[in-house]
Amino acid sequence: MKAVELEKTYNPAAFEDRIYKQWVEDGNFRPADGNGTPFTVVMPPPNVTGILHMGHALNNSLQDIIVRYQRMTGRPTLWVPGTDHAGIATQNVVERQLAREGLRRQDLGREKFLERTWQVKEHHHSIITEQLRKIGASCDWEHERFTLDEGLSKAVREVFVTLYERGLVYRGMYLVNYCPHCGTALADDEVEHQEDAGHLWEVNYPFADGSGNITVATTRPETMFGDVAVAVNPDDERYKAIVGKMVKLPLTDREIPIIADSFVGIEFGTGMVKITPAHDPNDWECGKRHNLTPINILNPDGTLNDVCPQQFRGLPAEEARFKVADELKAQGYLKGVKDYNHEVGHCYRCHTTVEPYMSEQWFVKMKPLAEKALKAWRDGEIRFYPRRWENTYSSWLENIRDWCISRQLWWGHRIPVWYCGDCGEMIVSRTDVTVCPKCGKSHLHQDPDVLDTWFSSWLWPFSTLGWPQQTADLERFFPTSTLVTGYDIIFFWVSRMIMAALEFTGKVPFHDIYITGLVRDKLGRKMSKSLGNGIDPLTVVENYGADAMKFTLCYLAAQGQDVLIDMDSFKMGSRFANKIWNATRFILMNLEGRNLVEVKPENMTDMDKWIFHSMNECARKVSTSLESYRFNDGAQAVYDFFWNDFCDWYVEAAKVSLYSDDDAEKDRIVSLLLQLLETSMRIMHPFLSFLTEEIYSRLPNTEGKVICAKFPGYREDLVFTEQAALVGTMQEIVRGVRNAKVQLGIDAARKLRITVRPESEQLKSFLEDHSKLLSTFLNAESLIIDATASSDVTSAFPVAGQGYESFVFVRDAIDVDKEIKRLEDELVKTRALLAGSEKKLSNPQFMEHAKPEAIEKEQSKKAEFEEKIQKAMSHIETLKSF
RNA sequence: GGCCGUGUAGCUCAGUGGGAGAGCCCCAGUCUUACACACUGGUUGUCGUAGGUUCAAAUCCUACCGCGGUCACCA
Repeated sequence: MKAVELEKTYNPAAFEDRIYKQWVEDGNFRPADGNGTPFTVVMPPPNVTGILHMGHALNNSLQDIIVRYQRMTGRPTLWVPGTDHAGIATQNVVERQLAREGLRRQDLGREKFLERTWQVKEHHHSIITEQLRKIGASCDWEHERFTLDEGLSKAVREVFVTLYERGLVYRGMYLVNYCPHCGTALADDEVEHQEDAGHLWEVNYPFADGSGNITVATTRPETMFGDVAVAVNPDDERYKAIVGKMVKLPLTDREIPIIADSFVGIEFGTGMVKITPAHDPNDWECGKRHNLTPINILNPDGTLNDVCPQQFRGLPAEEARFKVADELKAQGYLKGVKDYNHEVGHCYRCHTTVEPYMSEQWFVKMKPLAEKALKAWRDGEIRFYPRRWENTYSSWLENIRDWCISRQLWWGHRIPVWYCGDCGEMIVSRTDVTVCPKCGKSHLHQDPDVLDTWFSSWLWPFSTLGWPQQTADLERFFPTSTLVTGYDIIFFWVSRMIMAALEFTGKVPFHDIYITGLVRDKLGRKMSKSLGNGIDPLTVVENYGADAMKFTLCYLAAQGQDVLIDMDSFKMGSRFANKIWNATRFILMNLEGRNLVEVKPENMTDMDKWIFHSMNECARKVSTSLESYRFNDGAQAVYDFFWNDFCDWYVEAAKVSLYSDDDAEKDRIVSLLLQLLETSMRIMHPFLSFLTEEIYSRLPNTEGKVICAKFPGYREDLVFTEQAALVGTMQEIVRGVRNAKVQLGIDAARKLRITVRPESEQLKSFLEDHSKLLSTFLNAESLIIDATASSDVTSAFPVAGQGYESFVFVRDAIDVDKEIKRLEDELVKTRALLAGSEKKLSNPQFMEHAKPEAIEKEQSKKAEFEEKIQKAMSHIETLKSF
């Protein structure tokens, strides 16, 4: 056979791009034909606001691993990629760009602004897709979608109109969360509460009849111009008498009533609350209960409007706060002020303080949708990994609130509602409307607002497959199989997808939900731009290769755990990839002049059987790990098998054959090595995709690509438990001798005479069969296997183990005193263990309750300790006689 | 404040009822004709604290402490 050499060093950059291109050209990411149960994953669409970070790399690496694994089991597999238009976020990016040019979006106008936003989208989209290619994502690009593309826009309109028809979408004037910076309403979930340092001002409101005053406490004095009442608790004895009286609102001419409402805490502050329905959610509810008309005091940009006194108009709320306080003080209304920390809502996109703001918005009535989603979960149709996220899911759904879906933005799905300028008719329509169906006139204007981004992404699992049309894809690939995503969007996205799918397709959108951890730095901090602790996935790929990145992330992705990494973490995967490369290189180097032969089980040594057994177990572990989303277990299984078993023992053992003069044996071992290598590549392909593909193409015993190859199933005929145990014992013997030599301070290179005394016939014949191998591993000058060898051989150092004893002839090269000391230390330890064991066995409770196996084990342990003590004592004697 | 998670070797973490593990780090030795991104051997632990259940607890239960997350309208 011709030798096919591998380049001397593992250099992923030399082949990763080429291989990816080839996969795409050959259509390897397309779902296979055939009628196996399809496996489908939809990629959580990254926002087109930026480029992929480490979190995306983790997420997509894990998806890639299960997708490749499932593809190799023969299921038609589809991984749908795509991107999200990310309304607020993308619009913010473009507005920031404009600001640098001294422009506002209004200067461009809606159309020009959108053109520009599309350019930004295209730019980021091309970077993102390039990144996904670089990391090796085996998604089907022919199925790529964008949340704002034509098909998905149709789906959005269909859903909006249908929900409207079902009475689940409504419009109304409500107090919503409003971000003055983004200029739009936000959903409740889009508000992040964080504690801010503020003040609690105590303000005197005089009675209208001049009979003194009351004191209210507030964190926001500037909203007083919107006050419509002052509330006290009806059970508050202090204030019972004044309920119904009028007070004069300072700095204004208005008078407002004192009302009683049980939401007021008697203990807090002064027990009196100013009621400002237009600017506080509690007050809004309170105002409704008491039929009070809200007074809005803010402009949409967060500045005080014309309702307020002249001097405060146009000031931002926060600035006005202190000005109002100053004025109150100047006029003698301010009783006191305290520092006070309290929770304040912030925009999740720009972190500006959110204002409760009264405006007309569109909402989705969520309760009916949530009930279906809860039922599907209770019926076991969906399952979270790890399970605990199900609590998060269910408690959110149980306490769900209506969803504000209109956004005062330009970038997004325009709300499909038109208003007639002549007759005032409102038309909700799946298609564009140009003529009013009521009055026949054409003075129509479409609602200027767009829909919340999540209103398109909640349809992702079915809209990407063609819904609302009943396409072949939808028929075949929906419901999808698994969703892989982060816990930060369980509410935003996961729950809503389940609700939408149930409402519109009657099915759950996916069955398994794997929730990944967050990627953090080694100090446990989130990676962020502001901290500058982020790691760019592309830099990792450049430094270590995509396989090293994927393998490392997988190895660290324990279910339910965050992944803490720094750049050096990826050395782990890199070293492993390098090891695989070099092992392959070694095997390929030994092909020159060899013939491949078929090695039947009867021609296999116990060593051969052991490695096949181990590989078989490895394949099984990978299968069970990946099917239960225990990614780290899978990665560890291939790492341990390939490095510890295959390289460290089997390939080392094979050298005995390779360096012999026996051509038949050489052919045999090379054939086995290639066979093992071929199967290993298939087992490892999901984790190290580029490397295994490259190696697969170089092996003389392969056809086609590993990406399309069959994942090795578990084979009963490769179970060799006895052989595995024998090899295990041999490894122990070897380690024992090596260890003894080091402890005795003997140079590893020094060859010594060694005798091994096996205690069973089976072990004896195994060792005899592998005596040359054992001798090599032991680096022995000579090796004798003798079942009758005795422990009192003068000048031999004994090493005992389960079922055997080794004697190392060390007299010439040891420090006797040091060794005696070591043995005596060991004696102390062993005696302690024996004492523990004896205590257990003499405990009647233990003897009565413990499982028979446990007792048996304890007894054999005790015997072992006793034997060990005997031996140690006799060794000490032996050494003392030297 | 509620709920959830977490606390195991110097670091990052596996392990979840029967003799404490991996990788990195560290120490000693080895450039042994695939790999120094390697090989060989070694050190390191009141398994957060205190109780409890059990013949047996890192593992199950309770409380507490630390850290993290998440939800919550207290002006």
